[in-house]
Amino acid sequence: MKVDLPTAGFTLEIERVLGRARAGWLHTPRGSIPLPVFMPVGTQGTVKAMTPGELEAAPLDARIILGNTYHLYLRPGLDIIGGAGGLHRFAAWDRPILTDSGGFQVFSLAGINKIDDDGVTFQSHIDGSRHRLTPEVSLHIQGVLGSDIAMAFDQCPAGDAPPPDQERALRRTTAWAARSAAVVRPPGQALFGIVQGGTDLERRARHAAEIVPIGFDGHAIGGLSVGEPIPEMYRVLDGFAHTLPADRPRYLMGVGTPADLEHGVMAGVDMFDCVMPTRNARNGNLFTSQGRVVIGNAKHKQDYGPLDPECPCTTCTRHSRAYLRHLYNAKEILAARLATLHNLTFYARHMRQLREKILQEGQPV
RNA sequence: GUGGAUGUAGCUCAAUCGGUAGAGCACCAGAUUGUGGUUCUGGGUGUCGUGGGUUCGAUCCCCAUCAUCCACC
Repeated sequence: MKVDLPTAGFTLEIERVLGRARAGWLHTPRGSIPLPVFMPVGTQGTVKAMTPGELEAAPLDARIILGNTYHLYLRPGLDIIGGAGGLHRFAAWDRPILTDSGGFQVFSLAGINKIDDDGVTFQSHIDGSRHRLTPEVSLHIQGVLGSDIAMAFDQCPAGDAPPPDQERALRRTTAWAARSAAVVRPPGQALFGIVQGGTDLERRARHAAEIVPIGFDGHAIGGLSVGEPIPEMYRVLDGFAHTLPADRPRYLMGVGTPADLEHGVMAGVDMFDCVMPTRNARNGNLFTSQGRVVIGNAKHKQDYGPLDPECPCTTCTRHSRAYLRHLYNAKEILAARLATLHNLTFYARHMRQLREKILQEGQPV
């Protein structure tokens, strides 16, 4: 199956399916992205600790990274990035970029914020200055950033919010989605809509029925992994992900652990992003074929073997656990770099393996 | 050599008017899900310098001793 998406230059190609799992490509003007894919998070115009060259190099070979509207708008600001000619040029990254709308950060990071039907007024977590974000402003910012995939401005309610608040967030997110879609975008920028609804499948279905007709290039599942029990998240994925249109990419926002990704893929999700591999790397928590490794643990003090004997990344082929532990305990910058390179490579390989499994065992579409 | 002070956790220091001791950091272990290089959660790891004495009981009181620091000769 190969279908052109509404935005010119974007094509979704699904080669094979295994149950609900899909393997294929998302073709964009800046390059093709194998699906399913994990997208490293580069909130502030950088995947922390990595150079663009390191992200591109095999075996990591990141095909798309994230940037964040909220952070980049507050710092360094649109004049700086716009003056550079957009985020790709500013950050020296030529491959695709997906930008989050800033909605999540406003609710999770910003200070006092007043939400009304038009948008959100919030205070910067950096200097306390007041700003206002609306669907139009968010899309304008994402337009100046020049991302390849922009996200609709949404409201992500707290997982434990009472039903009336959930419903109001759904209504706002629907209205904001339509307003986001109405903003004229730069050529070559796709737009994804976001479905909310918490862990209530009925609410999810109802909201999807409002979001899908707007005509987005892809659909995101928002509002998961925000504190709900993992089984709850899996229940929603199993009952909802596959109901999103098959001819559009499906993106699960902010998830997750390697096991979560596998579950998501099997439920029909194509794209993921999460801070976990990069943040955990900086905190000495590494993912390996033998499970998690807390590199600072005393038991690695004299372990001169590789972090993960099955991993082809430089960290594993060239360095020992003992050395990595030393770097981590000494708070050396290289510790964050080597750990991040490894965790991202682990995630990339994890997704590649899932993709291979679907391609080999699945049915053609 | 004389006088004085201080010796308590790996470090810096508390406390106990006599009932076997805590804090910060460090250390050990776990967490981190649309990123504030964070943060959070749990763990005390101790011959209270050493040896005696008094006492039902001493880290605390007494004696000796060792170490370190300060002042004086």
